[in-house]
Amino acid sequence: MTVKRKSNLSFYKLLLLYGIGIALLLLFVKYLDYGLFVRAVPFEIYVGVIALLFTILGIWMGLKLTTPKIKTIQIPSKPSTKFVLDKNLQSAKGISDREYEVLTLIASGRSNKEIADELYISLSTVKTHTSHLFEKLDAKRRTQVIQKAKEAGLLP
Amino acid sequence: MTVKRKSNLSFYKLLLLYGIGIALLLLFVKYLDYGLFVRAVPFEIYVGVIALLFTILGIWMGLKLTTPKIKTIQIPSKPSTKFVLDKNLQSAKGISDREYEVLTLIASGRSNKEIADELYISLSTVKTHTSHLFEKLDAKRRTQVIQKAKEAGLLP
DNA sequence: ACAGAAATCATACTTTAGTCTGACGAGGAT
DNA sequence: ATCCTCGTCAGACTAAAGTATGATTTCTGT
Repeated sequence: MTVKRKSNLSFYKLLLLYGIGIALLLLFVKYLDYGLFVRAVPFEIYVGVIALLFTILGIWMGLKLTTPKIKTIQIPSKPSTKFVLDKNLQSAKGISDREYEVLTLIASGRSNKEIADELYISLSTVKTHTSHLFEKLDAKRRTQVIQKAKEAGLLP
Repeated sequence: MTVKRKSNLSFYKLLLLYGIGIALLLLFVKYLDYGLFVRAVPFEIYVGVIALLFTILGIWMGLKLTTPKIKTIQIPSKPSTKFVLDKNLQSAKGISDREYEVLTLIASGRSNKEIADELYISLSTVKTHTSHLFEKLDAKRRTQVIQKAKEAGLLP
């Protein structure tokens, strides 16, 4: 969630311009005051025009000050889709449940020792499982087994 | 890319309110007109107050109309989009180009020897690069470096 | 009951992977 | 000119990973 606020004109510059604008307008009004315009037009319309004018000015200022304020909210599209293993794929490769369990742990970056501790089995058992995985997925290294498993759709 | 514009008040409702506001103001002015206020205060100040008032109103309207403009951008994460490396991410981690090259090859399942042959560099150089990668990505194994790199968006 | 698959473990061994230290040249930045 | 990063390499060592073989148990299906 990022909020960018890039204003071409600084706030104080705008204020200054606004002040000058009002001054000019007052001068203009003063000028009209000595003409025939003011009296020829109903007072209400006069006020209405000024109001409208400054409302527009206000809107413009408001936009100038805040338009580039855009909230960009990143909505993750795919990560929401939780990966579910296709059991058919698994059995097609002849991978057992326990082996698949080890596979996921390998892909998570764990060492054989860590996997052993996590599954409450011995290091040699983990090695056996990984060896079987290498055969079944035709890999020579654990990094390669990760690659191949993903290609085969066995891992997200 | 969707742009939602959720405004508590609809545009037309606002216009209506604005009209009513102006009408009330004119009535008020008319009322003052028959009092002593108008003549007691210089005309310029009178105009100025109205201008200021409506400028503020305008700003308020401008904000009301545009503040809730929220861009919800669906960032395509994994699927169709071809992965392109964000150089900023890379340099943020302090990973050099050569190191990143090695990183991709590690993720592809290659051994250090294979990487060395592919890049025409020695095995020790590859080991040096991988060691640096481990530091920079806070990993202890090549499998973990793959994981972390993907989490960081450095790899597809 | 028995074959076979799955899961477990061990031991011994080879091969990678990873660490540490130190070194050197090229090129960019100050 | 000199500092620093990058890329390169080497040697020696430790730690994992992977291989090979064999063994035990449990569960399933016939």
